[in-house]
Amino acid sequence: MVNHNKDQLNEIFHALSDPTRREIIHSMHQKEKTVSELAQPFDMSLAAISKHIKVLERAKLIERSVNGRTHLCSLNTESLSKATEWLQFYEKFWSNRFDLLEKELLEAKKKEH
Amino acid sequence: MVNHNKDQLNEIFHALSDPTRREIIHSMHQKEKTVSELAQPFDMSLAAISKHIKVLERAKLIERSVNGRTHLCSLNTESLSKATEWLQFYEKFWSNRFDLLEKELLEAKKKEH
DNA sequence: TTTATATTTAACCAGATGGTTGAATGATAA
DNA sequence: TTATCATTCAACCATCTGGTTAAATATAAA
Repeated sequence: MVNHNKDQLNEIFHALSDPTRREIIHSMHQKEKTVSELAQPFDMSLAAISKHIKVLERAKLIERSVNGRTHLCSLNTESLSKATEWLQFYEKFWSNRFDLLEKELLEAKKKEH
Repeated sequence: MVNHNKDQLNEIFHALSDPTRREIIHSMHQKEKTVSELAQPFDMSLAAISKHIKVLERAKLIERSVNGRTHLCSLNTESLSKATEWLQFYEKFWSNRFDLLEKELLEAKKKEH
């Protein structure tokens, strides 16, 4: 139970670490796409793209609706949000650190006078 | 030139895809830590942690300042920001999509009357 | 100088990853 | 029915990954 989140983050970040998969995500950011539409821009076998899509699917970054012999893929931003949430925790922490630093600097200036 | 960004995203997301590395990031989110401090919570050799740290360093997620025989590691949030920026583009696009849908729905309701 | 400490490096290994090709599946079109 | 089309599956392969242990390096302490 506890590790679901951790495992999903592993899968999300791993899925995003491949440029082909990021391009796949990009090419469906406005509209759902079939597997062959997604494969078209790449100089790579359909089987390879099929695997990439499965990796994205396991990370729940995309969803697939089977329609006859064609599969329509669409983005699922929930997983994207999970990743950004993780990241922003540390970004915020850091900017807070700088805010604090700035305050201390101001305090120091006040004391000068 | 063009691919620097792409390659760095590969490295950032790859670095983040490992739970040990995410914990390392977590354990230095308030304060810089030495390599052995970072290694302490893990049931793993120092050599392994040393490798993890190098992966984080290559992704520019952390910086290291060598001080005598100890190395101090600190977070570098610039890389974190690069990752969130990439992610948020797609998140935004999607929420815009829903906003649009909502507007259309409202228009449709108006026309009903 | 000798010894201890902090860290990296090198060599190795099992398993994962990202690609290939060729065959299988399953739905549509002729 | 028979082709054809969209997609996956299986077997294979080279390379990468995440770990190990043992030795090397470099600084600090006795």
